[in-house]
Amino acid sequence: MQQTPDFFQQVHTLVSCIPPGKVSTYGIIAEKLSIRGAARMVGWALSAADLEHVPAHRVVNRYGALTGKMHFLTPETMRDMLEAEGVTFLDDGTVDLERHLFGFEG
DNA sequence: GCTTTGACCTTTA
DNA sequence: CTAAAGGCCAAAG
Repeated sequence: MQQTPDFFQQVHTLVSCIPPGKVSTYGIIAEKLSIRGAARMVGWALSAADLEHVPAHRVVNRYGALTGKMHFLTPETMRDMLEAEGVTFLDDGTVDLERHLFGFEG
């Protein structure tokens, strides 16, 4: 746990704390950063972050939809990444938050 | 130094 | 109940 004053590093750290096969939401991450309604900056931080240094593919929106899939190499990269991790998807193309929703409990 | 945009969420009408 | 607008904070132009 590093207390980096940089907003990026904070988001990167939390996202990096997400175990494989699990997914988190922007709201939870934002709430963890003491900024409940500022979930936008979380996604913005990930966009500015390097996908190779931060597992941004494990971060989804409140509905489990892959909102940032277009920021990856290809729109299907994010889906492929999560599937490779063992994450299951619903018929709507959203992640099964009921099974893989991670609330940073550990 | 001000304006616009951003991988969203919450609340009010 | 559904729909719409506001808000959050920061970075780039």
